[in-house]
Amino acid sequence: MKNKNYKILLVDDEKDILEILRYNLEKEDYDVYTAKNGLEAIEKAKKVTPDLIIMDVMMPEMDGITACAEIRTIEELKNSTIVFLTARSEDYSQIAGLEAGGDDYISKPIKPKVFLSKVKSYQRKSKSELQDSQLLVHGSITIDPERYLVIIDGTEIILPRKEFKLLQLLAGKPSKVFTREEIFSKVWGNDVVVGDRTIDVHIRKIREKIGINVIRTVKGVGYTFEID
Amino acid sequence: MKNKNYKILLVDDEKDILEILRYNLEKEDYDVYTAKNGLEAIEKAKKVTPDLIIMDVMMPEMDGITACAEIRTIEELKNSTIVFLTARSEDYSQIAGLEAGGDDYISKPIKPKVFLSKVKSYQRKSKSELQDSQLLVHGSITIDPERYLVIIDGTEIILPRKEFKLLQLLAGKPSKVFTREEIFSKVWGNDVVVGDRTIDVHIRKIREKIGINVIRTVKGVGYTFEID
DNA sequence: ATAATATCTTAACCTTAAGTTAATCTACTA
DNA sequence: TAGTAGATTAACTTAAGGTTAAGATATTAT
Repeated sequence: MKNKNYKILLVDDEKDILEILRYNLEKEDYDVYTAKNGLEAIEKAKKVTPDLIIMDVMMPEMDGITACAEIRTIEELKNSTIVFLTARSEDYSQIAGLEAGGDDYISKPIKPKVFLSKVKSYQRKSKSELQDSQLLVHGSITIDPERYLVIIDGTEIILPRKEFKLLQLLAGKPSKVFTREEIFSKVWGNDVVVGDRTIDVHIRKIREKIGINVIRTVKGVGYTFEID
Repeated sequence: MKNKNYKILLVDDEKDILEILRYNLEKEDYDVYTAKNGLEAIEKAKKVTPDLIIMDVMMPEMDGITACAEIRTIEELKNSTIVFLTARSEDYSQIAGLEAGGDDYISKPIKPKVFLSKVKSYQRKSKSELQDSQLLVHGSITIDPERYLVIIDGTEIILPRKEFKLLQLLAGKPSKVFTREEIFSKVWGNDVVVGDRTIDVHIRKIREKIGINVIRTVKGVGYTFEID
């Protein structure tokens, strides 16, 4: 159950490899899909929007690198992790793979334990998006991402994740007006669909908690961080 | 198996050297990545966050020293060890390299045995940095790594290994919020696959044993050590 | 070795904070 | 002054951790 809903697309022309990887992944309850060349991979990727694509470099029809570059142009797949399978020291492929937008590569021969631990680490990595850990100080308000705290005149305020990220986003560029669009994509991510009112509610909670008036509403446009 | 997941990035424009080093390292089960100039090295380093970067000084496109300086500005790579390969008594390079943020240099020609023992020592060093034997005192709680003891108001408490390391990690930087990612990699190491609940259980055991409330949960983010 | 013990991990279930939505209200804007 | 966008509130849903106990693994002692 634990890894259900983490979708993995395996792409390789060798049926044996596909099967052994599938076996190992399904044992860990991952959602596994397969394709046997680059073209099929693109097709399937569009359908299932996998979180992780593990793809051989050398394949008939369309090689992994071309497929990877293609996949990277698809909006819904921007956040997918793409990993290449390469024969040991297939040096050039590795480089080309990373250049085409791959995130890592795994060298054959594949050892199940190592393979699974890598998959696990990709899974965790994608969750913990790169967050800016820059300390922001504006007048009497300090935002400390490392400690996940907002400090106002020495008083430490704890904000929940979304509220914190939202405030951090706005405070990252004071006076810039962030549209709802921008806020959604930066705080919620492109793949999540939530109603418009959700942002308002979060803004309200932030205002309530930090007391001072630092978020200004720009009607019809969005919100902006301003220290009076 | 032993050295799996200690990631080493080799950077050299000579394919032969790359191959011989790779061969030796892979024999010892290290995770080896390669690049053939500074630009490529930066690219790859960003993707795979190697623990150790071994880089030639003289390379086309971008030399090792420039690349090193560049890498040192990247947050995720602050903890990577960077080592230069230099032609014997290429005196100036050595100095420049260390100034640019390199940690050591290895002179060519390379002898496999010497090379491997150096790598091994870098590996130990980076580990021991995290396994600080520094006595930590915060309010009424004292953490004594030397004796593997936690002392609270004079009462000595013995914690098992994982619990101790976890507490030590958090207490090493009070108030900093450690993500699950960080905790896994620092306490369990990247080569182990354990479920998310494992951390919770260890946190619970610690809280239970030390009684006082020093670990705060930051939902959706991680845990932090705080003395009220 | 083998048994005894301690530690670690997992699975299942529980709890609660965080996030979302919907309904209603208010204030701007045209 | 009607229409629209946002504010507010409370109810609802969900995801993230907490808890417990049982089952694996390691470790230590015999």
